[in-house]
Amino acid sequence: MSEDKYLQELEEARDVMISALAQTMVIYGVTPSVGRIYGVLYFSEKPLNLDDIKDEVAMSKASVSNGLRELLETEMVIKVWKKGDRKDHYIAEKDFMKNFLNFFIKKLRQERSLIMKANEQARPVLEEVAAEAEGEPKKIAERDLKSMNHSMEYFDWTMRLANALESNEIFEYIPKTTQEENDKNDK
Amino acid sequence: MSEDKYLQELEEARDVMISALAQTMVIYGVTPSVGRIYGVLYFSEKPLNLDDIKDEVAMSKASVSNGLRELLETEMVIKVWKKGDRKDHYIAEKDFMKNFLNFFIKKLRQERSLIMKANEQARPVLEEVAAEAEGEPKKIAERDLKSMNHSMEYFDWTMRLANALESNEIFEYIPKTTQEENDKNDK
DNA sequence: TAATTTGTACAATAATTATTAAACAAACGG
DNA sequence: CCGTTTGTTTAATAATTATTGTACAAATTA
Repeated sequence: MSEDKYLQELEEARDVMISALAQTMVIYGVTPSVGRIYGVLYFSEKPLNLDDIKDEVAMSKASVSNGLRELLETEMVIKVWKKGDRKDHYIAEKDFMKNFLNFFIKKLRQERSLIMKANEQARPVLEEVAAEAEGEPKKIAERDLKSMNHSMEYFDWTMRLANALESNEIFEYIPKTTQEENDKNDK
Repeated sequence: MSEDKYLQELEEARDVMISALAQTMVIYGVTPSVGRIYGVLYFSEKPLNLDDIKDEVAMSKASVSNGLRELLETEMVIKVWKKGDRKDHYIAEKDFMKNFLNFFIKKLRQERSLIMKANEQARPVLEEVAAEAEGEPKKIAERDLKSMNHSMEYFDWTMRLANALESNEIFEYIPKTTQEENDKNDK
């Protein structure tokens, strides 16, 4: 079989993998186009500049620029400097584990912060009514305060989870490799 | 202060909390409207039927029906039967921890399944080229196979994480309550 | 069985979100 | 400096996604 035929097959295989990669990112709320940008960078053996990427994903310069910003913000892509070239170059952060943890920790913190802000607004009102009112209003206020306190326990837990993820403590409990894999590698 | 004034204040406080709840669900890819349906059910002291919810969130019957289906699928809402009433009634699953775990485990499995399917398609091609070709194609195929194997380690880890979450094993490592809280409750 | 109630499917519309072309600003090289 | 290259902003357009009204089917009652 000719070398060209092989290269063509490889490209098709890559496209399959890039599409799947993009789709998994869609699960987590990323646009398919942005996912494809990441996919292209993931499989590229060298850093790519904006124009390279634009050609690969067949999108406008502006879209690629936007997509890259999003990927840089979540640290899934890193900007690298290339000697003797004015253009910015980009590489994918290939460590899925790191990407996953980054992404996820961010969401947990964001969630908590949103609820905390709302609670700070609502709590004084509820406490006032619980203290001053009687009958139905008092009952409702007390009920809602209880709900609120209960949900705080949840956020307390997610924050401890986030910290365990961030500090890599999680890997003490759920190791990166299983014992079998260690044995295999030790051989 | 009058009882009505208190009730009005309470309602305003609730709206703040419902909005925040809806917004946090938006973080995880749920529509604000669907989030509000959940919020309304979360703060309702009794099961609500479709028409009740429709009035509360000011949406069409069809939209509420769709939204409820989504919430039922992710098990954030439960359908309950109410004696002497033909209408379906709904209550919110209030255990955030349970909701979080359900949601998250689903995503992890979905992610893995997507990538696995793509890999099953791509792997035979890569292996064939790695075995039969020479030079550049062979190098690329080997490189991609290596990437693929490396990513399998990640999915192996996320599956072990998912299992630890599903079996509640995770709470051995990251307890639901801290020691301080236990002390406080023991008093 | 006919009449009514209830929830859902579907096709049309509205709203949101992504994408683009074009104008612009910043950085550089001559 | 002035012209050129590079990447971003912006306002308009395109594509996607959510929402709705209507029609319908299933279940219920009289």
